[in-house]
Amino acid sequence: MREIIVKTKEEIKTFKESFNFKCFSLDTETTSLNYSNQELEGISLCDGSTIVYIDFVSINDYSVIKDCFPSELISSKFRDCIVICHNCVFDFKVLKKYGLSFNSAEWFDTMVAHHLIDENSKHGLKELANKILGYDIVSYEVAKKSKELFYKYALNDALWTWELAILFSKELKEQSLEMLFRKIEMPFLRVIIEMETNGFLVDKEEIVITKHKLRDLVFELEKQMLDILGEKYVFQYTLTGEMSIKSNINFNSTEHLNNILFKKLGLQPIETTKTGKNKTNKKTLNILKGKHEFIEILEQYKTAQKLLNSFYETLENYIDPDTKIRTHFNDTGTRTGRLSSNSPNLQQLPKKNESLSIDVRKCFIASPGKKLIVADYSGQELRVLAQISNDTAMIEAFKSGKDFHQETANQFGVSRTIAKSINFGVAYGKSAKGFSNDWNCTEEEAQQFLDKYFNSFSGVKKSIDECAIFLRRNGYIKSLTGRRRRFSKNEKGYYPSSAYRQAFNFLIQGFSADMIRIAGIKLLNLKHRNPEWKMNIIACIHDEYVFEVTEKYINEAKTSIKETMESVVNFKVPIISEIGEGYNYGEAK
DNA sequence: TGGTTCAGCGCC
DNA sequence: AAAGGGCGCTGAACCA
Repeated sequence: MREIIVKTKEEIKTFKESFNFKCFSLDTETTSLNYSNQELEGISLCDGSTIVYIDFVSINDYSVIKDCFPSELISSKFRDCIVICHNCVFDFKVLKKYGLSFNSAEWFDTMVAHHLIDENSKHGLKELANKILGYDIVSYEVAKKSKELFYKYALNDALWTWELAILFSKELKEQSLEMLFRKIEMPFLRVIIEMETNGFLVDKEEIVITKHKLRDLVFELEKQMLDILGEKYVFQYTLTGEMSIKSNINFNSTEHLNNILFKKLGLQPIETTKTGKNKTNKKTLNILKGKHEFIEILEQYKTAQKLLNSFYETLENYIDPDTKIRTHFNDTGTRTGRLSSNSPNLQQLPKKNESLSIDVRKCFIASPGKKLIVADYSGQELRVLAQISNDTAMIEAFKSGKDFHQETANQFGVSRTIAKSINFGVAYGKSAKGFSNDWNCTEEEAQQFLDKYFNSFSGVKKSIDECAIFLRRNGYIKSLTGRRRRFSKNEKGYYPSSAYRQAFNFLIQGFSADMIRIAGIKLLNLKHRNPEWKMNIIACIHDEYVFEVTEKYINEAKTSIKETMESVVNFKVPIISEIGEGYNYGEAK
């Protein structure tokens, strides 16, 4: 393999003459992993016979980036070219900052490919190069110590990506994953880039005000608890001038809570953890409530502390200079094919807390002149369950357009809440024992109810059984889009019961995840067809998208978004998208 | 000091 | 024997 290091503008011309841009791998080196302040250091490329590293630190002129590629490739005329990256989202986000995109090319992401091929292991380039290609790995920190080492490191990234692509391309075909990869996964990466570069505007002032309100509340509740327990404490001032309490008790410690609840207050333990200690969780406190005035204050304290520590104290650290939060959406983060989100995790923002009247979602707002639109699939997973099990009764229930949980409730003569819990429970593989705990009845009674349920929804029962048979025969299960989930036998040679639950749930969750991907691809097209809307896709929360659109076009956009989302699949059950609007996320939901 | 595990809890 | 799927983040406790 020929190796070329490009350090001058002239050398760019030279390498281009002999490089094959029809199909090549690409990797970028940057100064930082953080989108807002990262700068490009270099680009490595590999076409199978040559590896090139273009050192922009040496060239010291970013205006020549476009000269590194044939103009047809970046001007969207060159339609039969393949660009391979390990984590396209990262590299293309960086290049986008320098005005470079490969929108006309076909993308091949080796990280995403590996996730489809082996969802149970890690997908880092270094891990794969070592495990699959057998290369020795040098860490980034070590490579950074000398220029020569760093060049080698950068060249290797492009080489390994190239070699992995050759292997994975074959593997995707063999496992019938190619359509899913090319028609859903690769186009969807553009949606992730759209969301991650747009970011979500936040109301800094709202965050700060509520943060102080919560700090005061936590302080007050802590004082009350110490008073009730008769514990000594003193006041302290932090460096920022906030008052705090110093005592021998830490109410965040499960050990301390164990001592207080079950020794000092003499309350009866409810459950134990797997390491044998008494649980001090929400469920326990709920059962103990009423036995002692301390419990209710502790519950409030836990709620306030959680909001404070997990959200209000940390959200500020993620705010970019333009007052936007840019979450990472991880396409390869789950075994089921769902997206995950981190830094911060937008998929776990608390709903409004009525008793404290605190709404984290209120801090996430629309850009000036725009309004947020939130669109979610109504009962997505249950509709998918009805479809994949082809259950006549369930399909009819959805077709009627009535409230599905209420219909179930009427049919079995139970409350809506109970009906809802069984509908979801079944999709998760919950057992009679599990239901009996929830409903406060015997296991036999729960079993009788389950039998009745499966008698009515016999298609569901049948598909659960078929799923188990398929798993036992093949060691994996595959969804309607061809996505697979593989399972391992335990040391005794059979699949644990959890595998059967996970397998069946995967059929629902995995398909739903691809359904939201297809919707995203179509929604991005909708955006491009209507530039005057200035529509941005901002976030994806499992069965929901968040957008911002110029106010004037809100109604038009809402109608189109709803239509787009409802037409992604052709199912026997209707697919319904519910749309809301507002100036902040709490209001729009 | 920095890493891991555990318990707990937020969301879909 | 356990007994509902999927995540990420927090602080405490523990360990080297």
